[in-house]
Amino acid sequence: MPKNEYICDCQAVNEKLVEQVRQSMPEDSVLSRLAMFYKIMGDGTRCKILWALADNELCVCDLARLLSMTKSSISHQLRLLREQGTVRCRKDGRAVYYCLDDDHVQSILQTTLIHIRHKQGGCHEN
Amino acid sequence: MPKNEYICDCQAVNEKLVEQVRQSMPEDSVLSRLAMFYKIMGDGTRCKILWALADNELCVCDLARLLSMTKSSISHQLRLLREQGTVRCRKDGRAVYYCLDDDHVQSILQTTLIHIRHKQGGCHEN
DNA sequence: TTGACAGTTGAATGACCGTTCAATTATAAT
DNA sequence: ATTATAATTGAACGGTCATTCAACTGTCAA
Repeated sequence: MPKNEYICDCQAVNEKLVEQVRQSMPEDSVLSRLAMFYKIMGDGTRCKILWALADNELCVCDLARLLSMTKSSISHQLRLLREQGTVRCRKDGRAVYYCLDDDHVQSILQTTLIHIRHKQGGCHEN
Repeated sequence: MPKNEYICDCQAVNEKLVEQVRQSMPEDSVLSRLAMFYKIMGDGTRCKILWALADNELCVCDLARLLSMTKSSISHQLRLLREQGTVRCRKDGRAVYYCLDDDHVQSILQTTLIHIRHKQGGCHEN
């Protein structure tokens, strides 16, 4: 009566190692926030918005023009980015200007860009 | 007859600035790869897999046990990670051991973790 | 105060995606 | 050879999510 059956469909498990790895991982709440952060970044439109704001503060109209999209669509995406604290906004008359909330975001974007460019030239055996 | 109408539903556009920002952005192909990379990272299961592999090489059974999921589900996710070059695998008998493909990934995970932890303590006015 | 427009919002639609399930391949042991 | 099982795969199901559309708010100008 393998107790493994109660948890997953596997027998070939290195129990000790699994336990060690479990200890080394960030707690669940942190992991969900991490996944959520990446999920928000993981959309073409939002990525473009972030890279645009990395260069300059822009209003919704500017972004709509830049990406050839409607204000509504841009606004919906900005709301997600805002709720997660990735971008910040400032009102000026009728316009609302957006910018990146802090330097971490820019740093993450840069690091990932380097990774992407590195992979591009690399070899993919699998 | 505003030519703006042909592109988006905006009039209040800083044309010069938009053009400048457009020049500063990475090319479209790079941006899609970036978004795709984040999208792959942006799932709870895959995030956990990556953090586990950041500590140790593990086989599919180990991962299934660690996350209390089926081998099938884990395998599907590993395929995505493999196709993107985020993880690498090595066969040993019946088992297949997975590890992170390079140090960039670990560095990106760490940087993002710091960002998350920083945000947690910070203030969220919006 | 009326019209124009920047921006937001909620509902609806259609596409995408994670998990499950069943079937299959490959390897090891008897 | 036969059995057991690690791992992969494809189809299907159900939920999630980006965009669209229409309605609305707030601000500026005449």
